[in-house]
Amino acid sequence: MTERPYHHGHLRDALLAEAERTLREQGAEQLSLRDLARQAGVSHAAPRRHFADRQALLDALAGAGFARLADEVAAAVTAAGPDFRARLRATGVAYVRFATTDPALMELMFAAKIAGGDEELAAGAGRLFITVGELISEGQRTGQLPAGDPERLRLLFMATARGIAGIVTPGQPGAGQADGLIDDVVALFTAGGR
Amino acid sequence: MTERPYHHGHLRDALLAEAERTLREQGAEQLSLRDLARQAGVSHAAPRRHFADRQALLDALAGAGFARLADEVAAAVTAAGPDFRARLRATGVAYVRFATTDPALMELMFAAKIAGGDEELAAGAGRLFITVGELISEGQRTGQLPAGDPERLRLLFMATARGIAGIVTPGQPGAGQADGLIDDVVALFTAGGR
DNA sequence: ACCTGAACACCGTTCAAGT
DNA sequence: ACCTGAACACCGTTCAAGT
Repeated sequence: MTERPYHHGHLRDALLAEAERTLREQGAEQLSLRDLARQAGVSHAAPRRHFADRQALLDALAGAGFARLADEVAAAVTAAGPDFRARLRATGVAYVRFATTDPALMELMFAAKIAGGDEELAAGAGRLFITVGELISEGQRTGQLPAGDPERLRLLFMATARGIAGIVTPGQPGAGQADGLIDDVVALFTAGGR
Repeated sequence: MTERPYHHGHLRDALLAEAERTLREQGAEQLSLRDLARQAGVSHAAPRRHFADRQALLDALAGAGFARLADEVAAAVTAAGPDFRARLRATGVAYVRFATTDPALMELMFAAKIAGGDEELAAGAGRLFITVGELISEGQRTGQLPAGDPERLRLLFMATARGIAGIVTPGQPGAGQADGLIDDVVALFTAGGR
């Protein structure tokens, strides 16, 4: 290996990748800019060029998290096939799986100040909203979800899925039952249709 | 006013009260043991006698929060009168009101490691579980909620209410619609009954 | 344009000592 | 039993200076 060059080259990405790992393994509390800098082999002041402050790094993580969850939901919906209830269930299960794998990131995302904050964060959250929103509209179009304001129904479904995903954190009573609760939610939502 | 005595007398309570206020006004991030000690007029090491570390203080806050939410839910259910749907709605609205008044505390409570952690925390959470659990059982007894495992239905309702309460934080899209979403939840849950 | 090094004002936690 | 004061090992943030 050669000497580390003065310019890191991928510092922003390196910091984000390491931060994501620390967040997953240790939680948000343990996330320190100085520590990330140390692990990237740069001075403690270097991250400042890429993140205005600690909150900016957290917002970037949340934004990337939303984008990833949107992708995973979209993939799960596609993989679930044409049956609407299966597609709705797949969405909920994708939430739960995400929260299981990355509880601290999930918390960060849904506690983040989305409106009027970081641009990347709003964009990531927007992608998730649109992805879920399309599915909700599909259900209403085919009569498998109750009629009414689609935005409101989307909001209700996302809040519910997030609430269920919230119980998978270790130390929460009822973790492990989350997938079953998603089944119940799908039954409740689709029972009101047609 | 006399000289401050060497022994504070109510230090634990004073720290908790001040911490609750700071949590409400500034969020959990801003909560510092040294700052609380300063505001109580004691040395920075004094809180150690009452809270083993910062996390212990946060757990105590979460425990008290759960106890208070349980009280507020119980009061709201009573005030709602005999109609079951009104009682269920009152429970959800109490969640939303609590989250509106104290978003940071709500987050702290539901992110807290309930099992195997602080005793007071588990006790407070337990009170809320029991309070909501009794209402759910009532609804099943009177046929206004779907039959099935009451623990599971309680878990589902609490997760849903928590998810909806989670959107009232400023910066979340859809805050302000929370009470309406509670109405929708009540309709969904009770539609499955009898 | 990107990074360093020193400096400032904080933290949480520990522990011998005081009342 | 409860609190103090000094000490230790950290933070985030700022800024002149270096490459």
